[in-house]
Amino acid sequence: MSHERFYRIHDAATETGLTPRAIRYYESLGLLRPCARSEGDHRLYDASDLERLEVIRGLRDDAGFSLAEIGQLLEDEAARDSNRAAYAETDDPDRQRALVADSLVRLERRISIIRTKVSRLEAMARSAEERGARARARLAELDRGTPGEASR
Amino acid sequence: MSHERFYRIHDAATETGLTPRAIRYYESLGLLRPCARSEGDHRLYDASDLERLEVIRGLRDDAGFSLAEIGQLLEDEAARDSNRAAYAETDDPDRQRALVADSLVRLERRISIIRTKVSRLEAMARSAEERGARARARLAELDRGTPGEASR
DNA sequence: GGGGAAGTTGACGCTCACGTCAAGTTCCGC
DNA sequence: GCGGAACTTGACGTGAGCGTCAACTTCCCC
Repeated sequence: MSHERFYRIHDAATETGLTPRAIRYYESLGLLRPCARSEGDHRLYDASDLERLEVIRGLRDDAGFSLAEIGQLLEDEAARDSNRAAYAETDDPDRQRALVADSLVRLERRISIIRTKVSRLEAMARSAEERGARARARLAELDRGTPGEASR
Repeated sequence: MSHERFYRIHDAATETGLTPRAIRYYESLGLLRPCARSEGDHRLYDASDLERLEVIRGLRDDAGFSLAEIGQLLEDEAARDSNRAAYAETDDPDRQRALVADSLVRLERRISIIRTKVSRLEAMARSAEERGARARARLAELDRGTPGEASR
């Protein structure tokens, strides 16, 4: 654990499929902590920073969220973490209930957004796959020499 | 069938959740046909135009495709349609095979892109749902008065 | 310890996806 | 047939998400 591998910005960028410029930009938007800095103020990233960068990239590329929305999502995560911490430090059941309920609301908002996207994408994928299956069947027919002129 | 309902651009916009400006912009990019025009050159849209606009909106919002990518997807659809037409008008099996194979390639490219997004979004959704389930369980415990301090 | 590669903070530039104004034309209800 | 709302094209403006250049500093290998 003592040998915490550090990455400079260029390495962190190639490692995550981003660019140094993008990483600095994300930092300027508050998506990343100022992480660590070298003696001469060079940015240094560790494994968990890289994970965070990959999460950001996934949310951007796969889910298509804007950086502002990603900021919200990451804030929600942080809020839930702090809720967990606060939960552990109180014995008041009402306070605990409120904390858990807050986390739950944040999660469910997130889930419904993602589920909407998933179901619509699923529909697109399935319709494309159906047509693909038909095309493959047609090809097989042609390979067997079956005319198949019957349909339409 | 004779009473083809027509929409002016503002109605088409509100109907599809877009704006008149966006629709004109999409037209300028070639995502829509010049549809129909009134006597005095006002744009007129029918039901199928609205469908197409909704498809564009879905690809933009749900799949997060750029308008250029959407143009590619729609072009692919058009190409597959024209392949089907050409397929019906030739008897040369080699030509038919080539046409179907081209359609299949376009479809599979599309499918793999969508499937990638779906699987990553699925992972995000599932992880959020797991945490949501834990939060709900915690709430239930609190409601029953069970301390639950055992974990961690 | 010297030099070239890589990093730093600005600042400006650029593309995408529209928003917004301007000046003129058309539609349509009374 | 007239007046106001809606439409037309054209031009410029805008915010997001970076790319890129400039001027300077730091890292690191030989």
